[in-house]
Amino acid sequence: MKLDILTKTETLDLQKTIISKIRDLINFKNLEPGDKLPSERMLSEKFEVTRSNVREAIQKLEFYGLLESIPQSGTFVANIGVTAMNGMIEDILRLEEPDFKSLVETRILLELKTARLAALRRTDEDLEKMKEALDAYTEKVRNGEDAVQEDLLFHLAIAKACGNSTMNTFMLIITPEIITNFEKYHVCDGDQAQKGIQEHVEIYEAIKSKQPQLAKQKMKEHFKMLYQYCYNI
Amino acid sequence: MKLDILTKTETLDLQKTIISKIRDLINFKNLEPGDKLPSERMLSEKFEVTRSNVREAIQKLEFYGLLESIPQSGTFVANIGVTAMNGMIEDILRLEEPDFKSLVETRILLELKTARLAALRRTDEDLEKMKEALDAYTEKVRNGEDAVQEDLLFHLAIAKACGNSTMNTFMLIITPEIITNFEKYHVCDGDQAQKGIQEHVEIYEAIKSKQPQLAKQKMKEHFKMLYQYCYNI
DNA sequence: CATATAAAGCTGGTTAACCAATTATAGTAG
DNA sequence: CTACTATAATTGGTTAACCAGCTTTATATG
Repeated sequence: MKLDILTKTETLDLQKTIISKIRDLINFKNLEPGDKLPSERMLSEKFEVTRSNVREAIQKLEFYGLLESIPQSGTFVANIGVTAMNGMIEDILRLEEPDFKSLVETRILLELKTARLAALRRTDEDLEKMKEALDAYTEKVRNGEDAVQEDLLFHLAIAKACGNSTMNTFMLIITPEIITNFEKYHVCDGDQAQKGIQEHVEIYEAIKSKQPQLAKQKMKEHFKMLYQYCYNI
Repeated sequence: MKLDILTKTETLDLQKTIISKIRDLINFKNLEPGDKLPSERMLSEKFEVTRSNVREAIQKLEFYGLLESIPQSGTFVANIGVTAMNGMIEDILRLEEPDFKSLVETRILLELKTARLAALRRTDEDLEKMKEALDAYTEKVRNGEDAVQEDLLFHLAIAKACGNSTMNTFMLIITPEIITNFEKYHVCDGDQAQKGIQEHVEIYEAIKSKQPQLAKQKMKEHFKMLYQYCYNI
């Protein structure tokens, strides 16, 4: 995916315009699954934009499974009907930049699940990685240093141990944005860190002893402050 | 973002090689947050690959918040320490293609939550969109036609109504892959469709009457078959 | 007229040249 | 020696030319 999401608003608006024009073209010409779109060159001329712009828009629609480009041949409508095509494009166009509340809400949802699954499926190797991350975190905090990185790495170690590659990917996606917002809103002040150690240890122990419900419960407690903070913005 | 995920394995392997070389370079040169990386041209020469390849790798690391490119200036290490840098790059390199089981497991997790949240937060406009999707689905099924698209659009309408842009995005990301796998494994045969209507109606009614627990419960029942199917592959 | 064949033109993908803005360097005046 | 300016080199980003392969068309041949 190129969740190629990180372009400037200008570029992004242009891309949305192109995507909607492609949608209109598909509707107007009654293109069905398997039909070929006009070439990138023709589209760029018709829409009066550069071929690069057209390519980016097509690649985004390809990412969401709506189009398929075949080298030296053309770009084709994917095996998905006009109804779903219109519905999904509308959704894609309306996708907002994630707000902090959405990010945290989703993170909590994911982490309660990954903690539970990790307690069920963790390997000894997973456990070792978690222990390393936990020790690194503990040491930093005890030295009074900033430990946001180590905190995050412990949670990512859990995500890796949960044995679900999709959830692992999603955790990786939201992590940098979470960090950015944490720094912006000054979440996690120094006092919290000491309490954080104990909570991390409890989560670790629950996963180590393979107690899924306990792991979930401890993770829930760990997020208690964050949860409240997030809902009071 | 580019969860630019849809490249061939060859290209992807090359990208992973480049990413690991960038990591090695950061470690070897002890680059810290804010430090500048060598220029794209130098890296492409050093790694003996094209500049395009280097750019793609950098863009991926930028997507995960590890690097930051500034036009006419250079590419910089993000405000994230060497520990987190190494940990996250390792995770990124080991990211697997999602298996069907992971996809379904994640979808169920997301949809139980979005149904509950939609019951809490839906607007009248959201409800209207859901009704339209539901009616379209019902009609297709009653005519004995394939209704996979309409099914999917109903679920996406719920995701949109849940008021969480991150979950909405994640649903859009996994949907095309879910469809592909459904077609591959021939999930959802004709008989299921009739039962599906009733289940969809019950979910809709629960969200309409703003009963979050009921909505979640009905969604759970709706996924019962899929859940079992997925765990018996 | 049918069919095989070759050639011309498109296709998405890739590469190399170009651009504007920034940064480093050299020079000069004070 | 310092401070400021002008110039040259370097940067990521963009554009246009190029490429290999597929599709269609024209042509020749039976």
